[in-house]
This record gives sequence, structure tokens and C-alpha cells, in this order.
Amino acid sequence: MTSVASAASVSAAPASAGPVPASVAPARTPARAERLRCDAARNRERVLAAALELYREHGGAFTVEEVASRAGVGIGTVYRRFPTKNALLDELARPFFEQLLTTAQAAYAHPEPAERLEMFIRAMAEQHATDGVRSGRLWDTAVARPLRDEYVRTLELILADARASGRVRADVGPYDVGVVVWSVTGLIDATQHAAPVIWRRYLDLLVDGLRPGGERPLATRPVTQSDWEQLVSASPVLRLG
Amino acid sequence: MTSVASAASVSAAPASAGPVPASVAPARTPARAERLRCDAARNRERVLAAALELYREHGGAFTVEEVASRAGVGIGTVYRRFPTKNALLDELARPFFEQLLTTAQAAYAHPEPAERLEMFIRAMAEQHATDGVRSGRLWDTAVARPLRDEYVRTLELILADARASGRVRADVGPYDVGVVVWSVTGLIDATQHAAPVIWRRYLDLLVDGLRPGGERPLATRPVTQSDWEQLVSASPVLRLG
DNA sequence: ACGGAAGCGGAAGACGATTCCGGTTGTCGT
DNA sequence: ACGACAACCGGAATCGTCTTCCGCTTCCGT
Repeated sequence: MTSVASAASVSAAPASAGPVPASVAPARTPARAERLRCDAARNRERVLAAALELYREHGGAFTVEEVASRAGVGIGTVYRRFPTKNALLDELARPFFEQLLTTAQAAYAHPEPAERLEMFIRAMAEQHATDGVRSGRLWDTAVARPLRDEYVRTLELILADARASGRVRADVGPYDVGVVVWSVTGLIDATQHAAPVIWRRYLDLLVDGLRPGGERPLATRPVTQSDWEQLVSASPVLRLG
Repeated sequence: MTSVASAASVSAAPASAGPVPASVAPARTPARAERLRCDAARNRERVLAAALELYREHGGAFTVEEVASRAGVGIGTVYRRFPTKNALLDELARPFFEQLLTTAQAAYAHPEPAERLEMFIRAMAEQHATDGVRSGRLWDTAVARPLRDEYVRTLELILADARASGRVRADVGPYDVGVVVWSVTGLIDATQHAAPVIWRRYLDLLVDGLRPGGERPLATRPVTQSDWEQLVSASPVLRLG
């Protein structure tokens, strides 16, 4: 009832140790039992392609039946492969999500350590704005967990650089940065169609706000990992229901 | 199909001119034609009370049928009074929304002009956190428009004080502040239940970011009123549909 | 070529918002 | 006090969607 078959496919990857986390382990060819029959695999791709097309056209406001018919399959076929409409949408966001990690690592690879944090934040926002697939829900998915850990590890390294260079106030932690990025992506989602540039201005304000020099201490304890996890799992629930 | 009956009730209010905008004109007793029959009025209150109760219990995740049965009326009765479930929810948010304007005016009344802007931003967030009714959708409502104008006018006055006192960078406009407040309320909505204090820390970051002293100019033009209007009308649409 | 697991299509079911309508009840003029 | 009638009422029916179910079909391994 719960698991997407491929969710377990990364479990065997050895934990990477280097400063720059290794990129995601390439998906090994699935074992006999978990491979789809070839017609099934073909249909799965068709469904995904149709869904992506519809997503780009109508941004999530489409029917499962539309997906099925555009893919040339029956509704039942869609549901055999994706237990729920949300699961289907999550699957659309996955490549985008994986790209996020790459982007984070690229920021960490920036030659000037002092610039890495700002680079990171801006790159995250930029990617979100460019791709346009809402991925917030995905952070709480089984597939995402291993990626997420690497993401946070990378962010911590970046933050250490920024701190060492005096480019960030000392009382800011990685999950604080997470919240900041989240807020920007929320703004991007809300404004992108109507006013595609607002978010950059807002981001500038945020980045400036991260500079050292504030006299007052921040009001509360740092955001913790647990805070962050609850935030991402709660974030889809933003309106009536 | 569109209008809530009372939407026109403020149209006769004279435009206020003083530096502190006059408080909202008290709703005059509705004319003969627009007064509800007394049983209808009673039912309306019951529905509203039931809805508020359910809202506090389940945060929007309840059925119109539940509202009706808790109020002891039929579904049809709910729908005669509120054309749509969203309209009902908006009505719940209205008193809260009107309170916002009062809060803004209170901030402007702060004895120390230099403190008014920060006071304003913090008070807005605090009220949002305290009341807990999502009101974003309401900003785009017919009832809200006159209030909104006064709200913006007050904010402009506050901003002028802040600028005169050197407490805000010169390139920040009222709608920039609007975006900032919006982002905080979004964070509040998303985190309040799980981690009730995160937003204060984030707000501190934002406030510090508004201080003068940033060397770089902001990347894009100021947020305009039109930007803002599109933002608020689009913001409920944050997920699939 | 054959047996059967894995797939397939699409009808049926579940759920919630919204609409409709025949019967009921305050209100107002007389 | 009374009658007429517009405004109300309740809740069954409708509609749009997601999700489940099931009898029939098609690939895969032997």
C-alpha cells in the first residue's frame, strides 16, 4: 500500500565519506522480481510523459482520467503504477529533486569559500524558479531521505566555510538556511506567473539579513532537524483541504 | 453568483483624510430590503459559530455537511447564506482581518517613530500566530478593498518614519514590507503546530535584513501594488488542485 | 507451445461540494 | 387577528474526482 518499488534501490549504496559527498549511486538494474514487464514499463513512461505535459500546461489542475487518456491507457493502469495522484506528481518532481543535490554540491565546489553560502541559496532559488515543479512534498518521501541527508551534510560544509570567512552570523545553523530557502521557494511559487522577478528582490533582503553585524541575538533557539522535518511534512497543508 | 450581500455596505463611508486613518465606519443598520428575516439571521449565526468551532478543531478539513449538522440546520441553509465553502471560511477570517488594520494603526501610534516599522511587522506576525485563521485569501475580497487601502496608507506613513530615522534601507517600499510579512505568515501557517517558535527566529533574520548598511543595491524594481495584488490573489493556489 | 503471474481497461464506489425544489414560516398590510 | 407571499427550510439528487475492483488479456520462462 505504501512503497514505490524502487524506493529500496539506494539502500545498498555505501555511505560516502569525502568532503564533497559522492553523487547519487547510479540505479543498478533492478533484480528479477522488481523489474516491470516490458509493456508495463512502456506504459509507465507514457503515463509519466503525459502527466508532465499536463503539469506544464495546467499546473496540477488536471484529472487522472486525462492523464490516462493522453497516455493512451486505462485509468486502472495509472493507478497500478502510482498508488495515488499525489504519488504521480511526486514522481514528476523527482528528477528536479535529485538535481537539487547536484546544485548544492556545485555551490560547494565554488573556488571562493566565502561565496559558497550565498551561491548556494541563490542557486537553490534559481533552480526552483527555472524548473517550476513544486517539490516541497517530496522532501518527506522515502526516496528522498538518503538524498536529503547528503544535502544537509553539504550545506553544513558550506556554512562552515561561510562562518570561517565571516560571511554569516555565527548563530545561524543549516536548518535556519533551510527555512530561508523554503520561504523563498514559497514566494516563487506564489508569484512566478504574475511577477517573475519579485523573488530576487526579496532574496536580496534575506541575504543581506544573513550578514554579521546584527547587535541583537536571535529570539529563539536554532531550528533543529526535527523542526525542519515537521515543517516539510506539514507544508503541503496550506489551505482548506 | 458573486456578491455577498453586505459587500456594498461600506461604499457610503466618506474617504478619511487624517494622518491616522479613521477606524472603519460602523456598519449601519441595513436597510429594509437587505435585512434578514430573524430566523434566517439566527441560523446564519449558528452556522458561523459551528464553522468557527470546526475550524479551530480541524483547520479547514471539515465537510459542509458537518457544519450544517452541528449548526442544526440543513445543508441548503448553509448554501443560501454562503455561496461557497470558501466564502464561509472567508467570513470566519473577517473579524481577524479587520483587527489587522487596528493593529497597524496601533503600531503607527507607537511613541517612538523609529520603532514603528519593526513594531508593525512584529505585531502583524504576532496577530497572525495568535489568531491562527488563514486570512490570505481574504485580501482579495470585495469587503477587504477599502480596508486594504487604509492599511497600505498606514504602512506608508510608518515607513516614512522609519526612513526618516534611518531604520530602514531607502530602497524598500511598502509592498516590499508586504511581501516580507506575507512570507512570515506563510511560515507561521506551516510551522505553528509543529514548532511554534521557529517563526520568531526567522522574523529576526528578516528584520535585521531590513537595516541600512547593505552595500549592494537590490536586484530588481520595487514590488508594486499590482504585483502585490496578483500575489495575494494567487497565493491560495499552492498545490495540486 | 503452455501455464500463470502480471497487466489491462474501464465500470462501479466513495466522497464532497453545489444545486434544486416542494413544503414551511416569518412579515407586513389591512 | 388574518391572509398573502416572499423568503426560508431541509435534504435528496447531481456532478466532478479520486480510488477500488474484477473479469479478460498479454508477456515470460520453461
